[in-house]
Amino acid sequence: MTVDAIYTATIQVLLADDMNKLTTTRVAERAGVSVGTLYQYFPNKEALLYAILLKHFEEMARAYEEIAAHHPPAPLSELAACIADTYVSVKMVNPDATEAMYRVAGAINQVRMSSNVFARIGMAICNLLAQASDATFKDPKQVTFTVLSSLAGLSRASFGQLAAGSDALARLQDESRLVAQAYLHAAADKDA
Amino acid sequence: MTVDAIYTATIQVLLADDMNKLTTTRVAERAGVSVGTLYQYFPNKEALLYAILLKHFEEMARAYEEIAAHHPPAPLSELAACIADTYVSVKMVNPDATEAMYRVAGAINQVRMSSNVFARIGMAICNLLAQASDATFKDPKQVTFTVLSSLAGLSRASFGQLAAGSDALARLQDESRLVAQAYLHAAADKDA
DNA sequence: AATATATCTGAATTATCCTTCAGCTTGGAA
DNA sequence: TTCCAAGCTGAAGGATAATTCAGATATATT
Repeated sequence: MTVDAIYTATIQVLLADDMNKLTTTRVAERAGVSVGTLYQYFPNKEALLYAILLKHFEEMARAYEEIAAHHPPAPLSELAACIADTYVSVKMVNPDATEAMYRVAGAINQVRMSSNVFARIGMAICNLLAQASDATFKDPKQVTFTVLSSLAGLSRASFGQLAAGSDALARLQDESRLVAQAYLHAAADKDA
Repeated sequence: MTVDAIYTATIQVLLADDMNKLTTTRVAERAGVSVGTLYQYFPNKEALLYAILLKHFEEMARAYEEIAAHHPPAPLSELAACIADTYVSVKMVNPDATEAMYRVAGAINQVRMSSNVFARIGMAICNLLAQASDATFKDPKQVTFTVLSSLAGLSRASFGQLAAGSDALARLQDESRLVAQAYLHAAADKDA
């Protein structure tokens, strides 16, 4: 419960200013607790940031795994739309959190992100692609990497436009589908 | 000349550690000058980071403007490849610089990036798209936004894999072309 | 050589920040 | 009521960083 308060406080502080203004004291007081409390749940500031990033990626992984586990065989177009929609909808659940993620992302060394979330996401999407009833892929991992990266870029840019009075977010879902479908069709070996 | 040394020093420091370790003193000593000198060229640390980002984006803008100015009418496939290649090649000129950019990007408030580089890049690509001999676009600005964002995402992810022994960078150009061509064809109103 | 101009130096100042820990509060168990 | 455990507090310690400025150095001009 306290931990949750700290999570949301971190996001708010991150949105109010940039990374440089994110101090443990500020987060704590925004969460309505004292610094000491924060340090009872996180050994240091870096750990807090890692935890938040991880939480976010894990939601993404859960979403894809859930869908991959249940999705019946379908035409590639449908799968592509599904991949795009899942990505967008996870990001949309909490736009503030999403934008906050983008602010931390570069500040900490993701290489040291020793966790298998990325692998889980990749695997789930690979599994989804295997359900295509009208196509196969020579190198599914590469294809997965490219779709995901493109969707990520599109999403990041769209959220970045939030402050400016742009309607980029409104078009995000349509454009994501278009990108996913177009690329996947181009990358597939079609049968039928 | 001193300024150049500071630029490259900043990139090196950024690569060695993350944003949190980027201090003006460290940059200065890496550049072989004193902190005081650094402050003669940049009013503060933030200005230094802005300047570096701007420089990078300006190279991108120059590249696209140059191409857009000279490119004759051509089939959409060729233009798409051209758009992708330009993006990738600018990033490849100096991979270190590129990776460094990705580390600063989130840390500073890009909204306050009061400059027209982004507009210049968008306009150049719009002009390129207008050269398509076999297609037109209903909303060229939206299309430009999406291609650019997707390419950015793909590029960012590929450079991120640099540390891991992945060959993502080797495939970056091919995948970028594929994404650009597939999406642009899907988004276009074809004539002929 | 003497003067002027431009550039560089780096210790000192000032301002935060991260982190710790001795003690406080609270709610329930004995 | 008394004691205990779990969680909370926030001032203080220790460290580091951004920025300044009085003076050194170097280059060019007269």
